[in-house]
Amino acid sequence: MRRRYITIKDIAKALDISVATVSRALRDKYDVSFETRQKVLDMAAELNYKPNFNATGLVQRSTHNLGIIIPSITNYYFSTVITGIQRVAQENGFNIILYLTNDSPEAEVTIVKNLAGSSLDGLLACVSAHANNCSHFQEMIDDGLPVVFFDRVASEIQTSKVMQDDYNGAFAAVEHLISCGYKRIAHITGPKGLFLTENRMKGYYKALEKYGLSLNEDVIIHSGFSQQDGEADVRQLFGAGKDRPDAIFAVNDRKGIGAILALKKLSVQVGKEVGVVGFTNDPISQIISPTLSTVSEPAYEIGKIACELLLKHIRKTNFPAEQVTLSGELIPRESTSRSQNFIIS
Amino acid sequence: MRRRYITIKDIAKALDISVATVSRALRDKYDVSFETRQKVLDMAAELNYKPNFNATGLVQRSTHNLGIIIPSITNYYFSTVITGIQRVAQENGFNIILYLTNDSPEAEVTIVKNLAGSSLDGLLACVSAHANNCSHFQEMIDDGLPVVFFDRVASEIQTSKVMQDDYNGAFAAVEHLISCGYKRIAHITGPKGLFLTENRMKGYYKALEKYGLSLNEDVIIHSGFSQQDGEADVRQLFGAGKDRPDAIFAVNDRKGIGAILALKKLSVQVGKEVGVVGFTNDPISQIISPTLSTVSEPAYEIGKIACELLLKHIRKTNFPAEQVTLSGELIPRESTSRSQNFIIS
DNA sequence: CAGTTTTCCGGCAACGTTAACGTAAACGTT
DNA sequence: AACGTTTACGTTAACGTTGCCGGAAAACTG
Repeated sequence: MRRRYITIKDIAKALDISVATVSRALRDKYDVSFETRQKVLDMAAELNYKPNFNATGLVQRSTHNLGIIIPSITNYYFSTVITGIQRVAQENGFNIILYLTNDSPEAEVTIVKNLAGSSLDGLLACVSAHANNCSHFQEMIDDGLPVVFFDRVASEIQTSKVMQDDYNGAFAAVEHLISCGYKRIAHITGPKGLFLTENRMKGYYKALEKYGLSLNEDVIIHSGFSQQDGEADVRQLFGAGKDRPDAIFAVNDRKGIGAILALKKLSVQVGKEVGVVGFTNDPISQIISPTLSTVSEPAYEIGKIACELLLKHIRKTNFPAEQVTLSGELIPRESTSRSQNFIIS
Repeated sequence: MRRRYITIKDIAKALDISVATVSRALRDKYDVSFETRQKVLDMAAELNYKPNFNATGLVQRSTHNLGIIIPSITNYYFSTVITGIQRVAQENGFNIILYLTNDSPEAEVTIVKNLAGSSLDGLLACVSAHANNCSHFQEMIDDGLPVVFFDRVASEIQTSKVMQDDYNGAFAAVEHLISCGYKRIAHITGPKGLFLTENRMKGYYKALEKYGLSLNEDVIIHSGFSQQDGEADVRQLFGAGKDRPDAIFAVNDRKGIGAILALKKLSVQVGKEVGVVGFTNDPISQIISPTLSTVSEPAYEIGKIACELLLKHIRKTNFPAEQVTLSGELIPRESTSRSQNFIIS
C-alpha cells in the first residue's frame, strides 16, 4: 500500500474549484477559461501531480499498456524488434508489458488465457516455434483485443501482420550460393508448419528450380532455431556414409553460426569447401571467422511498424488489417567466398 | 474503448446475491459458505470472468506492475537479466514494464519523472553509463516506491542492490593474465564514476600490486561499453609511438571482442603476442576466434534475485535494504593462451 | 433593453472492486 | 429461556477520474 498521491481533488481544493473543472483544464478540453486553466496547470506542477492510470483506465475502459508475447529476448533479432516496439510505444505514452513463452506452446496458451483482458489495450505477438494451434489468439481478438503479429505470424488469423520478405530473402540467399558455384545445397530450417519456415523454404525451392538444380529432401532438415540445432543438423548432414552437401542455407544466423562451428570441428574449410549463408544479419555474423554471409532483416523497423499498426487498431475500431512485408538485403561475406583461405583454429 | 467485460456484478445478478459476497468468494476469504463459494466459482468460470486490474489497483493503491529501467536490451547480459526478472515476476503474478534509456542520462531522468507513480508497484533499475546524479531515483524512493538496483548501481542511494563481484572478478582476470606471463597489462574500462567501473578497476590495481607490477595510467582508458569503444581504445593503445601493452583487460566481453577484432586488424597475434580477457561470459566469447577468456557473470541469477528482493520490499514496508554480491568464475580460453597459433583471417 | 446565445463552471453518476460495518439467523451456554 | 457467539450474508462508501447535464453569468443580438 503506497503513500497517497496528489489527486485532482487536492488541486480542486487548493484552488477552491470543482474537480470537473480541474479535469477539463488538465486535459486541455472545452469549457474552461484561459486563466483557470493556467492556475490549474501551475498548481498541478507545484504539487507534482501525476494522473492515476487506474482511475482513468477504469472510466475509459483502457490502460495504456501493450502486451508483447515473444519466445525469448536473448537474441539479437528479438531484442531489436522489442527496442523498436518500445520506442514507438514510449513516444505515444504507452507502456509495454513483456511475456516470455520460451517457445513453449503450453506457456503461450497459459499466458494468453490469463491476460486479464482489461489490463491491456493491445497485443503484439510472435508465436512460439512449435505452436500447432492459435485459437487462443483468435479468442482475444473476438474479445475485442487488437492483436498484431510480427515475424512468426499465425497465417490463419485475420489481423495485421508484419514480417520480412522471407520468400525473396531466401531466394536471394540460395541464388547467391548457386552463383558462387555451389551445387548441392542443404537447407537447415525451423519447425514445419510455421509460416516463416514455409516461406523461406519456398524461396529455397524456387531458386533451385530456376537454376535447374535437383531437389533433394535428404538435405532439408527441420529442427529448432538455436545455434545448437544448427550444429546438430550439420553433424547429421555430414555423418558417416552420407552424400555430403557443398553448401548450407540456414534459416537464421544462429543456426548458420552453429553450422560454421560444426564444420570447423569437422575440419571442413568453410567457404572454400562448403558455403554457408544465414538470415538476419546478427552482429555476431561479422565477428565469427569466417564471417557469415546473410540476408539482413529490418528488425527494428519491424518492431516499429508492428507497434504503429497496433496503435492504429487501438485508436480506430475496425481498422482494416494490413499485411506488411519488409525486404532485406543479401550481404555476401567470407562464408561464401571460395577465394580466401581460412585456417581452422 | 473495449467491449465490456464480465464483472462481479454480473455474477452477483446471475446468482441473486450481493457483489460483496462474490468478491469474497472469488478471493477465497472469510465470511462465505462452501456452497456459495462453489456457485460463484462455477458461474465465474462459465461467464469467463476476468478481474479488472484497474479497479483492484484503484481501491488497493497498487497495480501488479514492476518497472525495469535499463540502458538497452540488445546484448546478452541485459537480456538475460531481464529474462530472470521476468520469470520471477510472472510466477508471482506481476507484469514487467520495460523502459529503455539508451544510456542517456536525460532520457533516464525523463522516464523516471514521468513514471506515473500509481501505475507501478516497484522499480528495478540499472543506471545509465554517464549518469552524474541519481536524485531522481531518490525522489521515487522518498515517494514510497520501492527501488532495487542491479549491475550498475547508484552507490549513494540507500536501498537494495544486486551485482556481481566486480572486484574479485577483475582481480582474478588480471591475476590470470599475470600468471600467463603478460607483464604490461592495459585496462580498457567504462566511464569514470560508475560503481561497477570503480570496482573492476580496484581489482585490477590490486592484482598489479600483489604481483609487484608497476601501475601505468597511460594504459588505462575510460570510454563506453560497446564493441566499437573497445576497438577505438585498442587503436589508441597501439597507436604510433606508443609503448604497447602485451595484454588487455576489458571491462566486459563486448569491449574484449572489439579489442580482439582491432588487434587482428593490426596483425597482432592474440594470445601469443597480446593476451585479452573480458568480463561477462557472453556466448559470443566462445564463437570469436580466438575464443575470449573471461569472467562469468550470473546474469539470470542477478535478475532473479533482484526481482525477489523487490517483491519483498513491496510486500513488507521497511524491509531492510540488502546488498547481494554474486561471484563469477574465471574462464580461461584461447585469447590468453600463448601455446596456440592463431592465424589472422 | 429584453431576449438569445455563448462561456464557464459545478453537481452527480458511473467505471469495477474492496473494506468496514451492520445484521439476521443459527448455534451454544448456563 | 435469556444471553452471548459465530456464521454468512448485504449495505454502503470509498478509490481517482471522466462525461453528461444543468445553470448562472457574461456576451452578443436586434
